[in-house]
Parts: sequence; structure tokens; C-alpha cells
Amino acid sequence: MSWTAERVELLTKLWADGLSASQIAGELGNVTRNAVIGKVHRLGLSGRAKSGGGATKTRKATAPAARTASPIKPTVTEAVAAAAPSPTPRQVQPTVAGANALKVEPIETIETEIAPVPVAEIFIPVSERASILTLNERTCKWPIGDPGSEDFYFCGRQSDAGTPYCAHHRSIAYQPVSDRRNRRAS
DNA sequence: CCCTGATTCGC
DNA sequence: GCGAATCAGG
Repeated sequence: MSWTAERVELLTKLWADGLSASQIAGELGNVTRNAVIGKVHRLGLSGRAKSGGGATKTRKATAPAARTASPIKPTVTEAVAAAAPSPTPRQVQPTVAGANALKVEPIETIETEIAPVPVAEIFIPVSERASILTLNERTCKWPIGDPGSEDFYFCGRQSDAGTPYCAHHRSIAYQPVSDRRNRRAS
């Protein structure tokens, strides 16, 4: 597979959208994340604009050592993860909020047993939502938006292996309904 | 361990 | 130009 104009275009777009190299690779197909990164560099669009600045990138100008004599491993066990569309979890527990603007009132003394679900924390680029179809075992499957709707998508960020959600969504997903800790001696 | 991007260099 | 191997951080 070569870098056709279309593919380069898509690459550029997705990269600008903030997708990770591996995600882009999955989106393009037939390429590894390394290929994507390599291309990105060749295109000269490496450093991505970070809102807010403070992008203290890791400047590594160290000598690359002699990789010439490095022991090359014959077989790479990792095959290309085809990322089969895993079945959508039916027992979706998190509250599905509309769009992405659900504001939770700053209640100071929450008496509610049910944990307030602040769903309006992140903004996921449209292009990334599409790539969410590439959900693997370790991507956050927190649903956002109205299921079945065009707006619906999954969080898709990193989640530890085994857990269905990213750190953030995990915290709100598993909040005990009965948090009666502060009921005692209050 | 998983991930991320960065870099080098044989092809 | 391409991208695997490697590195270095999170």
C-alpha cells in the first residue's frame, strides 16, 4: 500500500484531529502505526497543536547507540489486530446523557444516594468517534449521546485491560449507589 | 503490561 | 520515500 493523495489527506486530517498514530493506522488500514508516524514526520506535521501550550515535548537528542549489532528477533508474535467490532454491551449502566453538555449543579452537600454523573467532560473529535468502531479490549466503552442516534459514540480512550472504561468513566461508573460514609458522625 | 510519539537507517 | 526496529516517556 502506498501513500496516495487520499490517504495522505486522511492521515493529515486525522492527525490534526488529534487521533493517535495507531488509531489512524487502523483507520487507514494496511499500515502500522510506525508507518503513520514515519509519514507524519516526513510530511513535517509532527508536533501537534496543544491547546494551552505547555507542550514540553521530550527532547531526545541522545545518540542512538549502535543498533547495528542488536539481536534481531525472528518472529513477532503480534499479528495485526483486526479489531473486530465487539458486541455492544447491553447492560449499559452509565447514564447516557444527551450530546455532551450536561451540566451538573454544584450541589455541595449531596444527599442523593445516586451519584451525579458529570458526563460533560470531554470533547471527542468526530473523526475519532468514527474510529471508535475500532474499539478493542482496552478502549473505553462508555457510551455518549443517544444510542441509535447519529450523535452516539463511545469514549474510546484508554482503559486498562479488563476494564471497560477509561479511568475517568470508571470512576463515575462504579460509584457506589449507597455512599453512606459521611452519614456517620457528620 | 498497555500505550504514546520520536528517531534512525537499511531498504 | 518508506517503515521496522528501537527508544523513551506516560
